[in-house]
Amino acid sequence: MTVTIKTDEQQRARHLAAMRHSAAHVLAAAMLDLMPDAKLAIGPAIDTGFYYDFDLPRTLTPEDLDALNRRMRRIIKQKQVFQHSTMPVDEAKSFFLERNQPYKVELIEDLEREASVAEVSLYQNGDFIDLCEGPHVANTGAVGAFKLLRTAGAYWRGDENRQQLQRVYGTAWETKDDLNAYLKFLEEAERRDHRRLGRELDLFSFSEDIGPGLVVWHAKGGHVRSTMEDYWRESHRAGGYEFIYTPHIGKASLWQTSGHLNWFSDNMYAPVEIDEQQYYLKPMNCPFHIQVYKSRTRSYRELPLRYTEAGTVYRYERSGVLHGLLRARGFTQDDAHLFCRPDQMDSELTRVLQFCLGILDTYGFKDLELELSTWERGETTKYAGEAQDWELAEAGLVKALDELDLSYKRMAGEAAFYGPKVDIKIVDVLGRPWQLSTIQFDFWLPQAFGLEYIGEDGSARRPFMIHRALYGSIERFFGILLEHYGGAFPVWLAPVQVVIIPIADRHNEYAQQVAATLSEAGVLVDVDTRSERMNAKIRDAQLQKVPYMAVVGDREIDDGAVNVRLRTGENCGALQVAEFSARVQDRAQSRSEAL
RNA sequence: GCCCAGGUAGCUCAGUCGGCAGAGCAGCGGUUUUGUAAACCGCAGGUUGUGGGUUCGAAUCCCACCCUGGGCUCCA
Repeated sequence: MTVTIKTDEQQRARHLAAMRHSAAHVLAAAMLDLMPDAKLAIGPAIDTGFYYDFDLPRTLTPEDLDALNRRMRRIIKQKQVFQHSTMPVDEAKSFFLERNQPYKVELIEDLEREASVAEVSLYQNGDFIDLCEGPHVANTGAVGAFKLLRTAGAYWRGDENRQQLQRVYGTAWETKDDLNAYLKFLEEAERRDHRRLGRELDLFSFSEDIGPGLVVWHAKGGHVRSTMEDYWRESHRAGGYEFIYTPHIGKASLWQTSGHLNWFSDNMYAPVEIDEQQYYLKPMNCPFHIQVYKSRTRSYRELPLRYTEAGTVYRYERSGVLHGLLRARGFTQDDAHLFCRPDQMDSELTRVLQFCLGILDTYGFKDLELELSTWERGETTKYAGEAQDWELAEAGLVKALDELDLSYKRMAGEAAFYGPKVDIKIVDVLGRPWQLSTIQFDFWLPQAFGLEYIGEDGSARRPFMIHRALYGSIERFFGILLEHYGGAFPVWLAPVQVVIIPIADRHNEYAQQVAATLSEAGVLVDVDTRSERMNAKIRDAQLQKVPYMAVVGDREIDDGAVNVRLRTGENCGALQVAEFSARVQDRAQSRSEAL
C-alpha cells in the first residue's frame, strides 16, 4: 500500500516539480505583461501542474486565459535563462516595495521573523524577478507542455479574513503526449462524475424545493442502497454487532453534556422548540448510542458491546462546500460504537480493522491509504482523558495495524482532542482523497456521560469507547462507488441485472416467460417490449450499463434459450435459460465483479 | 460563508444590437416487426431559476434572493 519510489523516479518527480514551478513563473511574467499593476502572491507546483495567485485590478475572463496562454508560449520560445541570485533582506524589501509587490514584502518579513534569514533567494527570467527558493529548469524553453485550465478565488495565505485573490490553475507535463493523456483523463473523470451518472442512470437527485445538500434517492439508486444495507446488516450480524435505532432529535441538555454544543455547534442546525424545550437535529449518533449503554447497570461479563445503526445525521455545511453525494448536509452514517474493557481492547481493534478491510475489499477498493492520527506527547492540556489511556490506545492501534501487516502513515498531532484514530481513505478518479472508514477512540464521552461497568471485584470501572464507521457516509460511499465503477455496478449491486430484448413483437410472450423464470430465481430483470429495433434496445441497455442483455427471437424460442450479450460487448451466444439463470445468480451471490 | 462563472422544454444546448422563445435526444400517437450500440412520420412539451425595477416592448439591461459549477476554508 505504500509506494516505493525508485531514485530515478524521485529525480523525475523533482524535475517535473521544477518544470511546473518554472511554468508558474512564466505565468506570472505573462500576467505582468498583460496587467502591469498585478500584485503577485505565490505560485507553487502542485500534483498535476501549478497555480499562481494574483491580486488584480479587474476580474479575469476566459479571453484573458487565452491571452496569457499566448504570452506564455512566447516567453517559452525565447528560452529565457532562469538566473539565481541573492539579496540582503532589507534591500529585497525595498526592491519589492518599489515594484508595488506588498505580498512579496510580507513573505520576506515572515522569512526574516520565522527563519531569521539575512538574505533571500531570487530568480530572474527576462525582465521578471520573483522571490523564490527554486529550483528551476535551466531556461523557459524547458517548461514543457502546459495548458491554463481555469481561474478560481483563493484567499491570501488561505485565510478567509484576508484579501481574496484570483488564482490561475494550469497543468504542465514533460511531453505533449503526457499533457494530452492528462486532458483525456479529465474528460473521463467528467464522464464518471457521480452527479452526472446519478442523473443518467436515474439513481438520485437534489431538489431545489427540498433544499441544497439533501439527497433524494430514486428507485434504482434506492435499490443499490438497500442492497448495500442488506450486506451491511448481514455482515454486522455475523460480526457480532447488535442493531439499535435512535431518534433524529434530542434535547439541548444532551448536546450540552456531550460537548457538541461547545465544539460542534457551527455545524448543527438551529434548534426547534417543543414544549419550551430546545431540541437539536442530530449531527452525530454517539450520544444516543450511549443512552442505550446507560439504560441499565453494565457488568464486565457483557462487554464488549457492539452497537450499530445506519443513523441519518444532519450537519450544516457552508453552501460553497456542497458536492453532490460526496459532501451533503444530510447523510447516513453506518455508525457503530464499541464498549469494551481495557483487556479486550487489542482484540477488538484487530477485529474491527479486519472487518472494515474485508468489506471494503468486497466493494473492490484495493488501494487504500491508512492514517494513524496520534496525540502530541506531553501536551496533556489539549486532550481529554489520561495520558496512560492515550498511550494504551495508540499502542493498541499500532498493534492491530502491525498484526494485519498494514502500512500506514503516522499523523502526529492529528488526533481529535478526545482520542487517537485510524482513518481509511481512498483516492477517487480525480485524485481527490476521501475518507471512508474511521476507527476512533473516545476518552471524552465516557467521562462526560459517566459511563461505567461493574468489574469482577464489584467496583465501578470506566469502559473504553470506540466509534467506528465503515462506509463512513452511505451517501458518500455510494457516490465514490459510482465513480469507481463508472456506473457499471457489479451484478450483485446492479439495480437491473438483465434486460430481455425480444427481436419482434411475436417474441414478447416468450420474453415474458423467461423474465418470470429469472424473476422467480431472484434475478432483477426487465423486458424491453417497446416497438423499437433490437439495435436500439441494445443501445439503451448498454447506456444504462445493464450487465446482461438477453436477446430472444425465433431461434431462441425453438431452443428454449436466450442469446446473451454482456455490457462489455462480449457475445456469449445461446445459453439455456436455466444455465443463464444459474450464471447470474452465481455472480450475484458471490458478489463478484465478473459477469 | 467568500471570489468567479452559470441557470432557456425531462436532458444537452442555440437564441445576434432589447422586437413573435428554437433544435437534437427523451416523452406521447401512428407506421414498421427488425439478429447484437440510435427505423420512419407526426404531436405535444416553456411562469426563460424566483421576485422586483428600467422600457412602448426584457431570455437579453439593473437590483435582491434561490440553486448549480470551479476554487478557497472546513469536513463523513
